[in-house]
Amino acid sequence: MRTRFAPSPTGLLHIGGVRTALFCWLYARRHGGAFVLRVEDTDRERSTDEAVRVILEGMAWLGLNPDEGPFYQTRRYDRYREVIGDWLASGKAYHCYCSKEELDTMRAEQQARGDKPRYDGRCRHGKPKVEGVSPVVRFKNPGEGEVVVNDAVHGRVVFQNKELDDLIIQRSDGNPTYNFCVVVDDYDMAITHVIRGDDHLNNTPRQLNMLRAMVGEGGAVPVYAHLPMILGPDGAKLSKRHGAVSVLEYEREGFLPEALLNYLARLGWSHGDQEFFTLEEMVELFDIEDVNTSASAINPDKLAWLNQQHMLVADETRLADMLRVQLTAMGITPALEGPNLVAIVACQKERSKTLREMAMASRFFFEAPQVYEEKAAKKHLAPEGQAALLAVAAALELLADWSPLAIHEALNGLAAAQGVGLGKLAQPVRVAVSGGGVSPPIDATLAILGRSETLARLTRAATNA
RNA sequence: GUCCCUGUCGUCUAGAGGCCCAGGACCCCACCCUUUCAAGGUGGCGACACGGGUUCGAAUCCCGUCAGGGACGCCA
Repeated sequence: MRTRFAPSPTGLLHIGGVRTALFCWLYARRHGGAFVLRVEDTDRERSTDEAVRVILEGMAWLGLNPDEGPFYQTRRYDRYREVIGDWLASGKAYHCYCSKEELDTMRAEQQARGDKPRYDGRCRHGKPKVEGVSPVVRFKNPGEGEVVVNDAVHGRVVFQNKELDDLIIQRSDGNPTYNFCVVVDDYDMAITHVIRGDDHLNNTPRQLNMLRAMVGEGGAVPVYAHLPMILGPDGAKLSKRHGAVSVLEYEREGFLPEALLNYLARLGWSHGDQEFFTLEEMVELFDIEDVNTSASAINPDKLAWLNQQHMLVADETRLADMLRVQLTAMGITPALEGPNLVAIVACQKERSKTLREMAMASRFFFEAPQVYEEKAAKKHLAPEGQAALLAVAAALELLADWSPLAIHEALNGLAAAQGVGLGKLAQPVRVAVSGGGVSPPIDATLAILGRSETLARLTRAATNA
């Protein structure tokens, strides 16, 4: 059992590609097979090193590690030439001397007639060779009969050979083309399951015809599984304008790889009513038979929700490391003797959707507020609030044990003594310490901040009118 | 234009003829909990594209219509 993920490095690896890679990977893991990574870079014009980097880095970040590869098609040209030579010699392929202009007019005429534009095979049927023109090579597609694709997700799909034409397998500059390379590679790499995007369903009959030319009658061909497309949040095809960003952008924004994977798995696949899956569960439960057939739009809110769900159960030390990265990106360098990152994670994870959000909400632990949020200050740092701050500072100064519990009891005691609710004390403190009206529970917040920093911020806010 | 694919709440989906006057999740709203914000809990809003069949019975099967997407390239 062998699957492959075969991206072309002509654009950034985005969610759609990642979902395909995930399903290939899951299927291989589930069945104890191999997952092969192959970079389809035969389009020299548009392939970039940057795109290759994103593919490799992105997959590594997600843990979608290939068992074999990456293989690069541009390094397999000798093999492609060999096959083309064989086919030319055995009459499975032929040279075509038609110029681009000639082909353009042919297509235009066909379209004007309402026909499907397709090469009419004139060079196959005795059109004389043109001197001084370097020819392309075309594959002789069967003219009759039908090609049946038994697709694992779409079921039986039938194409008529007369809808197809003799496709170019080698350009006039000698470079082989995509549909041909795919066939040679899938054959050479002994791929048993071709899992890829829906947009390739139409290519499959051509590839099947060429594959049969390779394996001969009765030879084994892979199982095909065409996944439904992923659309942007607005339902439009994924593109730069419609939600297509590099997968690495999700890392920068502070998403957990397992959350992204969980989200992507649920696009086009489901297991009853279950929404939350660990990686292990996905491997155990995933099956290509359960993949559905219709395209789906990405929903950023649901991704964010799932990310939080995964943060809630993730190892806090690991999250602390990720939080550190986010803080650093914001220009904050957490000191060893400063606020404890694990403690911050513990109280912030249930109030953050991403680690980036967590970092932004935690900035005040590292930097005293420069200004107080206007509305919050007006409400809580009025003379009455400032008096409360002084009282709290006095109580905390004497505290023997600087722990959340001790702080909690001290504040409760003070509130009881003053005959007010805890909120009357907590809110002014929150504003004094964080600069705004929102923070984790005040006891945990102060415990993390430390006594001297807490007292400094309290007195500053109390005296700063 | 031709061929192919697809069509259940706004979105992701469950549903393989009766369990469905359609279930879950995100979003939104309300309430509970509560020191803020959250998290959590409870409840609410909300869909079988349309029209014909088949059947005692259809979201599920068949046909048509409409709508969306894809392919038709010396791109992948």
